[in-house]
Amino acid sequence: MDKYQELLSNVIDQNKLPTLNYKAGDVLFHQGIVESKLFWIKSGLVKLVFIQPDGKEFVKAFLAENDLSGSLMSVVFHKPSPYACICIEACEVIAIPYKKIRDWSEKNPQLKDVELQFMQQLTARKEEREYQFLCLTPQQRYETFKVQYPHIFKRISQAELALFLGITPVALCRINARLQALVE
Amino acid sequence: MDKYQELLSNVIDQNKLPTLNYKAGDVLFHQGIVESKLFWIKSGLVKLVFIQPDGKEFVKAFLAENDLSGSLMSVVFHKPSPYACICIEACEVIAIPYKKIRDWSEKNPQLKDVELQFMQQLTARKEEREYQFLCLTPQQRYETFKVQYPHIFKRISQAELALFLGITPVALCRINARLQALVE
DNA sequence: ACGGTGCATTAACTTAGGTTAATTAAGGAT
DNA sequence: ATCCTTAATTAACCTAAGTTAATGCACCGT
Repeated sequence: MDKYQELLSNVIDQNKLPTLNYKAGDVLFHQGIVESKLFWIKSGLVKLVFIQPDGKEFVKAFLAENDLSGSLMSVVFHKPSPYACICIEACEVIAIPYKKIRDWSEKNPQLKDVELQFMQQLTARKEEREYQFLCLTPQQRYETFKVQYPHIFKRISQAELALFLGITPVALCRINARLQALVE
Repeated sequence: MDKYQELLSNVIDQNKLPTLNYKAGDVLFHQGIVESKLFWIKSGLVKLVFIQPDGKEFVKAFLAENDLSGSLMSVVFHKPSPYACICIEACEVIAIPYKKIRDWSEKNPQLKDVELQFMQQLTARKEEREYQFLCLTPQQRYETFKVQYPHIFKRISQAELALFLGITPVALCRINARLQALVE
């Protein structure tokens, strides 16, 4: 359990926050709504999705056990979240108002470093994704994902993965076929 | 002048940091090297670039007056920077060791909030870029850039912009031709 | 005026992803 | 066992980007 998880545990204990249960398909928070709570995933798997006016869906991220879900835009800047958070599997989740974390952080100034550190890690992950979109082909992104996140790879549909990689499910299927052809 | 710029000004005064002069083509920091200084651009324009082993170049960002350049990976995690910083125009720059900022922040705990805030803004910009790569076509990204950053658009070559958008200069030229055809 | 140099443009051809729709495969429910 | 649903695959066709190379254009220096 790292420093940030410790901080969250304290906030949860202090405020007696309950564990919530969701089932696959449930929505943790909606797109277009200001949601200033953070969601600590205790178990299960969720996706963050952009849904376009024309119905097209894009997957921003997959989050699983011990990940922290939420919308930076909402939580920090009080703007509507540009994406929704939807359960792929049944989930146990603890909802934490961001204000509680800020309050706790005021009373324990040394924890501001932990908050900063958390934000830095988040930024590092975004840097990686930015790099992949800019410099790698969809096929390379696919192969990288498979080796980097095998535990998530096993739990999502090919279609969901395609929408995360920025291509259509049909295109991902063709990539698979190409890779298969190389083996033979 | 916002809070973060104030913080930086204090660090600069305290340490009597000089203004450095670079000309177009000069390198502020190299790819593959640990560079734990931040570079405050007083005037001019720089680009952050990934250069691949095969010689292909990709532009991660353009930074201009009052922007802060540097590599998160290097500055925070002491890893080699995955990208270089190269001047597009002659620049006046102040180099600030990140350690100085941390020290200053220790002595002025209220400034940790400013640091956190800065990181949040940085993350917000990355979110926007992630969204654009995931959900927009190259043409849409081009049109968005033109209206969102006209002051930078005017100062870069079409080739550099193409490598920022994730396409080749030839492709961007064709997009222009398509847009032009629509007008007529 | 002349000959670079660097960009932007255009063309021809290749490759890969988008779109739509039909087909197959695999589970789940009754 | 049968039906229903969903996901994955395949095909056909269209569109756009990658690649390479030739051409055009404008600015610069001498």
